[in-house]
Amino acid sequence: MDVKTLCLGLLSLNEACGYELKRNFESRFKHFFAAGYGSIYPALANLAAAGLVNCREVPQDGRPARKVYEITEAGRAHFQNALGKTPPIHKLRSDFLVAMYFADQIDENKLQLLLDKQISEFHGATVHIERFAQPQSTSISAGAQFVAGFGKTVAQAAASYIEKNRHILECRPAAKLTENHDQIYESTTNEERL
Amino acid sequence: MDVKTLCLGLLSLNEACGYELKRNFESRFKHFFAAGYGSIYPALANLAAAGLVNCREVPQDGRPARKVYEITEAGRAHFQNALGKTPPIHKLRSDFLVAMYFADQIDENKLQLLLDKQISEFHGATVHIERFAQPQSTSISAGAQFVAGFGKTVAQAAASYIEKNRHILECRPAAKLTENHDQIYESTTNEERL
DNA sequence: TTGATCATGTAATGTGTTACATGATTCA
DNA sequence: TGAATCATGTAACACATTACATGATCAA
Repeated sequence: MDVKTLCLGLLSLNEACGYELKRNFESRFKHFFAAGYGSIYPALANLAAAGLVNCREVPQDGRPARKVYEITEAGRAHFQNALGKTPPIHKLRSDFLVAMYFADQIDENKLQLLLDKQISEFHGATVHIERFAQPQSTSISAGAQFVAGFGKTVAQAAASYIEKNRHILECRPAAKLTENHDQIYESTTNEERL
Repeated sequence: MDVKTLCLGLLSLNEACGYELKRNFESRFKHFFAAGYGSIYPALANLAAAGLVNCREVPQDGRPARKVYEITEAGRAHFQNALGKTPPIHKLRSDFLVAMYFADQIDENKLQLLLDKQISEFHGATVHIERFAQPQSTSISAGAQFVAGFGKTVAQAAASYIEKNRHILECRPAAKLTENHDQIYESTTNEERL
């Protein structure tokens, strides 16, 4: 699934201009699909060229004209087809977990900062999701509700896990950092001890 | 954090050849950092050219010689520096959640298949992590333990969430699919109803 | 007067994915 | 006989990130 397809999906719900789509990515998809102008605008041009959306310009004063994109029937069919075909990849890439894996090579203060920061980011994500998916606000779709709940649940589980288990990393056995090479070498020659 | 840096990190724990690194990515990092040969081999060549690792060839019969890479002191310093600097980005990209967001445009049987598949993938991930991070096996590092626990916790939370909330998506209000265009258009002209 | 919001986009760069290419050995 | 494992890599392609470029309005 690429940005192009997701733009088409958003346009299947409502016509919009690039700027609005960007805001939707930031509010509704922030926790599981990122996209910037650099991929959204080319995607829209591409969709228009393929006849999957129509574009109509709405002049404004003081600003560039809005280019409002509306999905075509071909676009709608294309999107539903793409939804059915795509293998549902769910992929995490986490520099945070990489850093934690190598926690014993990180300075102790730095490590605590990283942990604190990550916890507050998960809390922030929870708050963000709550703000954009309040059930009482303008009748939210079932899909949006499900996805928001998923994001909240996972973020809370993650934050809670870190809070409860950070001690594993923090009480370390006489940490050896860059200064003392000999001991590091000796302690890592062991096979299969990754 | 790129594949190059992570390779360097693995080599900071043990010397290894590209093939072994790939296996490590698949076993230990599978749930939060993917990499294939197409990025690992070039990364190793790059690291060697930069003097961050040394390479020694070990001939074998019947197979190409193993190229065993060993980290240098410069490499070790470089890695610890990278660990300290990198902002700890934790990023999810999920086609599965995209599909769920648009669940009402998916055929009902297909939807259930997707949900079932995703649940079993989370279960599979849990099993996978357990296999590679048994505390009783060869003294696992604190970092590895923490990361494995994180992966397990999150995967279980995710699977459990889907099981408990799939009904939100499945009991749908008289689903309209591609066949009936008029009604779809009428029901989505509403502003802000993403 | 500073920064945020609205609104468009391009260009260079970086990075990863996928498919291809080779080939012996071992296990079922 | 066929598939998996070990072991190396390259090349084409797709894709996204980042920085750049422009510029008016409005609220603090």
